[in-house]
Amino acid sequence: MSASDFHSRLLDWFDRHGRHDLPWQHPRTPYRVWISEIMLQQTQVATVIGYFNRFMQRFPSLDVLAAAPVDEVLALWSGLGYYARARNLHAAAQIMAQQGVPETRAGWQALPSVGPSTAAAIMAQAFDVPETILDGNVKRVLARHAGIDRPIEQASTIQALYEVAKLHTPQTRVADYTQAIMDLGATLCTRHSPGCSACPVSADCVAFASNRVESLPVRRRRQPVPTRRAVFMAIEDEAERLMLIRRPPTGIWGGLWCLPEYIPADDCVSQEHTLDSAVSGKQAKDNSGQQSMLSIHRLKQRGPTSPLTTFEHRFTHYLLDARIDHMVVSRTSSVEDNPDVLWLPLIELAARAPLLGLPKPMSRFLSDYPALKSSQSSCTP
DNA sequence: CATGCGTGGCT
DNA sequence: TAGCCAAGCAT
Repeated sequence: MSASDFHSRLLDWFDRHGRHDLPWQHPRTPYRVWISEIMLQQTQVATVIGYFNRFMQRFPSLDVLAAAPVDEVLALWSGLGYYARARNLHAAAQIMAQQGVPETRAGWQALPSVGPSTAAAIMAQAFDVPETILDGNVKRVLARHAGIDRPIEQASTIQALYEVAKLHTPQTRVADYTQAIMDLGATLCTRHSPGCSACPVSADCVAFASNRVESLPVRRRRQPVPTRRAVFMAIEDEAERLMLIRRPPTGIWGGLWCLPEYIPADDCVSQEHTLDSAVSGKQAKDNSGQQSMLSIHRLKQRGPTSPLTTFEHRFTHYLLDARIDHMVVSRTSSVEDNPDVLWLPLIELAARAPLLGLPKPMSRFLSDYPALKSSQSSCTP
């Protein structure tokens, strides 16, 4: 059994057992492959499918996407995470609408949020040219098959895996081969309980022969995640409108609508007590969101607030332990007519929330808010 | 080279 | 359940 028929066995398996009904495969155009690859970064297929179909319904072509407001893109991305992808996707659409769609790997990689892996995947999938991908699936498959047991995060390990991946990449049927090796990783060569008995390349798999399938690939241990605490304010005016602010374009939940975060104005604010490390320990920047927070501080000093609810939210890199306080105010000029401030009438909440770019905890809160408010008022003497 | 960046599903 | 993981990229 030679290394050269790795791709033949894989393609035979793909024809019979691979996934041939993913929405971005029909039709497999550069635009659709590009959108799918961006959505699939660090995100599983099952999660992406619904987002992809809704996205295509609203933005069926590059020109439609390029002409749309970025807020609509963020609204359709809500809940998918890594929101810089959505803003970069929109920016890249506008670049391509002007300059045309790239037809080389380097051309794709010049676009924002398109890195080496995504550029190679687009070239292979959409253009069927020999480019070698090395995503999480391929790393796992090849680390096992080649018996590579150094930590998979190391640059030297990734280089070794890339060399192996390049040797296996065929000159024909590259699109199918690329889908095949990802399908093998996603459906058979899984992290837990892999289906080696059905695997087309188990015969020369080093990990299988040495009984190390479950222990490969090797990863470095992660540091335990820290906890951060934050206080958000549910601020309502006398006309029953709820205040939302647009977060700054960088940092956590960048560009999304969010309840204003209460940040104590004194200078002993630790990072542990803010949502976004980019804000902590610094003076409020000259940005509307921060300006509103300063106003909120004054409002909070004046007006009575009451705790409304708490929530926990687990990110990859920290645990957010948050409280939401409630406050009713008279509208002040300092928060009027600001494009990054939105006063959302509660009567329109259900209709308009789906049209806003909202992070998951805020989306959940807006759904719960009417019930939370009524239960709070019924408990207040 | 390390860190920041979301969320859901798995064991 | 508390971590671990999933079609990475930007800085």
